[in-house]
Amino acid sequence: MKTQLKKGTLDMCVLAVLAQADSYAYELVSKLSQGMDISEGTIYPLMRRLQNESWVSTYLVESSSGPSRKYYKLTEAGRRELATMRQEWQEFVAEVENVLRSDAAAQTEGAQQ
Amino acid sequence: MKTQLKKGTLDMCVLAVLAQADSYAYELVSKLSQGMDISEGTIYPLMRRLQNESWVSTYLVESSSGPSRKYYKLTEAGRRELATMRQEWQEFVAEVENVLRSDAAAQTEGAQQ
DNA sequence: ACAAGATACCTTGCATCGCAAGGTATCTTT
DNA sequence: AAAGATACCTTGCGATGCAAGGTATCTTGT
Repeated sequence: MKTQLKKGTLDMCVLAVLAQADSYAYELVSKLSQGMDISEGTIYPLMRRLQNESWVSTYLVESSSGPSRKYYKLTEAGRRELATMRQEWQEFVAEVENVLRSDAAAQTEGAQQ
Repeated sequence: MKTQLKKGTLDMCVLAVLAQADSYAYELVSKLSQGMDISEGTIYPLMRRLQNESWVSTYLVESSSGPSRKYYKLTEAGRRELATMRQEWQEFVAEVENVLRSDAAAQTEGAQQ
């Protein structure tokens, strides 16, 4: 998957996943790797950023199948930020689609509906 | 507009605009700045990259209202690349929306359908 | 003629972010 | 005791967008 496209969306994706249920970094990687393809080298600095912005809080939970897990929980500010990001994302996509649509006439040759 | 979100999409946008009609960098900035908000410091290195990839070719045209314009024209390879980028973009957006959709239940409070 | 402003080109340096590669510690299984 | 999975983390690199600054051309006002 194209690396550059992900820039700025992964934090939103992580917040969206956390909006469902608390999780820990290692699990977030496996959850998001089905489709989004995110790696550990990405997630840990990212989680640190989310924490620095106070969008998530953390707590430790001992595991019976390995070392303790650092769980992340969405804060109220994080929930609000997620809503903002969603909006910005939708506006951004709309804008790109708009630019792409202007090309519609020159595109009738491909395998498109 | 969020800088990070644009990463990897501006080249596609430029190619899409050029698929309609040849243009020059300065004009591309003003065309895309309505909505996408792209700056000169971005466009010139970007055009150089597109040219290095042989996705565009150039030709000079004298202007009656200023210095000569360096026009960019989409090549066949550029047209194919644009099609590929479109596909990757659509797949990427679908994937992000998919992650965001999983959050739907936790989102019934906002102004959403 | 000359100053000012628009048009049009370009480069440099910075900040951000995703990622591969590498490292550590814990727990289970063999 | 060794091996593998789980789970944490950091370092350094590459790619990209942008502000800031620079140059040259052409038109317009005075």
